[in-house]
Amino acid sequence: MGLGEIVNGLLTPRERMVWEASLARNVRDFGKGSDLAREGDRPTALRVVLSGWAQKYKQLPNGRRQILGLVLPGELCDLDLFTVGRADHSIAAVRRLSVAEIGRSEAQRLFEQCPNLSPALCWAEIIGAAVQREWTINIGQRNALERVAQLLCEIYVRQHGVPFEGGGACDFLLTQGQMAEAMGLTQVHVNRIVQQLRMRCAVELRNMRLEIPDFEQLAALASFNATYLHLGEAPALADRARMLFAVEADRPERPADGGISPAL
Amino acid sequence: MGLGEIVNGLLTPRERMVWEASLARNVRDFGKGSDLAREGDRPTALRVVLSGWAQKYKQLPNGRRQILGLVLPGELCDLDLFTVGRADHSIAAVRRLSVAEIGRSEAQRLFEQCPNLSPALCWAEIIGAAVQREWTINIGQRNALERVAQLLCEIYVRQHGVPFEGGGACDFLLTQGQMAEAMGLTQVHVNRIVQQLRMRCAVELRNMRLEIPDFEQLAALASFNATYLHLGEAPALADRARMLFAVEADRPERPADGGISPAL
DNA sequence: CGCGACGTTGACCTACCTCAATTGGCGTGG
DNA sequence: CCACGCCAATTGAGGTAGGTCAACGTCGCG
Repeated sequence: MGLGEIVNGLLTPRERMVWEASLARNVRDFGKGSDLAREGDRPTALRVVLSGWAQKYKQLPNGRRQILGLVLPGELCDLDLFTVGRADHSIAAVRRLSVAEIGRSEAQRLFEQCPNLSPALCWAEIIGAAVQREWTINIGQRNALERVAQLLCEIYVRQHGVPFEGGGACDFLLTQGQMAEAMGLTQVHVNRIVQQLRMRCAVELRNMRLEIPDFEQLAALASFNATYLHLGEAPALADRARMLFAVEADRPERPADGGISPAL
Repeated sequence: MGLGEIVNGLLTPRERMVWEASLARNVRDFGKGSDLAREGDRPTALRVVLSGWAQKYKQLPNGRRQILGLVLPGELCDLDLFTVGRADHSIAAVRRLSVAEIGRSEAQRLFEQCPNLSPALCWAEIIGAAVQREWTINIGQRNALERVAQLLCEIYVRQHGVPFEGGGACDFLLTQGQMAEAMGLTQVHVNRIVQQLRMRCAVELRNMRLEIPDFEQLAALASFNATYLHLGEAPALADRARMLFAVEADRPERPADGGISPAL
């Protein structure tokens, strides 16, 4: 299973209903490239991506832009965009995007109704920080081929988890230009790298789809190690997060995994 | 005032006493370069740097290493190193270092005794994430001169805040080699950049001290913008963080700033 | 059919890397 | 007080990964 569905897994069935009902009540759509929030804004809403991808980014005075991270369906667009006084980065739709925007007062109510919600969101933040670290090392220390391969691995795993064997396919909504902005490269150079990966039969990438015939091979090219995504640690992690919160009673009855949409 | 002292400012005087007593009871020293925690470890303690600097880092299979961030005196060494099942990065002493290590059970007790502690630590995490983002953009989009200048600005501001006018001096414990590992550059190249900065009279850097004659000038070279550090937002931010926690009553009586060590 | 967005290509360039040697400061032991 | 060794800073020469610029191709869409 991907990263997105896991937050749900940390809620009791009842909490999950409340949460999902709230999401459904607050849907909002954005066109490609339009901003959900801009650097310097006073943040007002908790946002969850429902479909499409969002990109966190930051602009330098010289016009260059760095994509800081991606928000895939089911994932939270930064808790801090909600917590902080002024947003320190922007967030925009990669392509057509639909999100749930939960205002401050409704969020407050949700937190009270769903004691497991705070820890779950906190978990999401912690994973977000881990991913951010991995991007830093990726850009800082890997060459272009490794960077791109790493990005593809991460995107795949965040959607479907690590494939047991062989490979698989998943959505991939970035243009090569956006990949370049994410990895600190040029569009031109990304293009050449992608071709190289194609020639090596490591990936097929077109029509917003990513196919990975042999995940192990690609992971090896990237020195990809999925542990930073902390897959499967969600329950333990949320338990610990709960320690930070008052929440001690009323733990979820470890909801059966049956309800969660299966991988691939 | 720097980033470090602020956590204290979020606690009531009583909480602060309890917290600082606990820190004082759990001091531990490390020699230059020795690891406080290694990637893959099962984390067991909450760590706060008391004196010296710590570096978060990650090693690639090919031997290259990226410094992901620095922990300055008074700052927390990653809440997630405490929360997560397995650490996804290592942390080591930059030079001689002394930290407080608070075990899980004592931490639990502290959280109960000090309701403002969780939000304060949560605040620290959020700032940490913002800093991580800034490093990503720094490495991804800036050239070597800007990167180094940005690092110097950040280090200064995290210790003393933005100087009102002119400049100032602060500790700077990194070697040029470590600066290189932090910024995704080479030791040799960092050296050349530092010389360039010296020639431009933008900084003086030696003997573990950093002198900035004209902060504005250096900031301009780096396109440095301190807002990502969210200085001065701590109280507001912690208020919001409190919303995530049960804590509603028992807010600190906005402790007077008098108790906090003054800047510079 | 024409336009816009994306991908692709080629020629050339440069910021930064690599390797390797040298210098200087400092602590330690004699 | 000096000699040695270590570590960090410095310098030089030469190499390359990736950037820049400028076309051109291609596909989908109004």
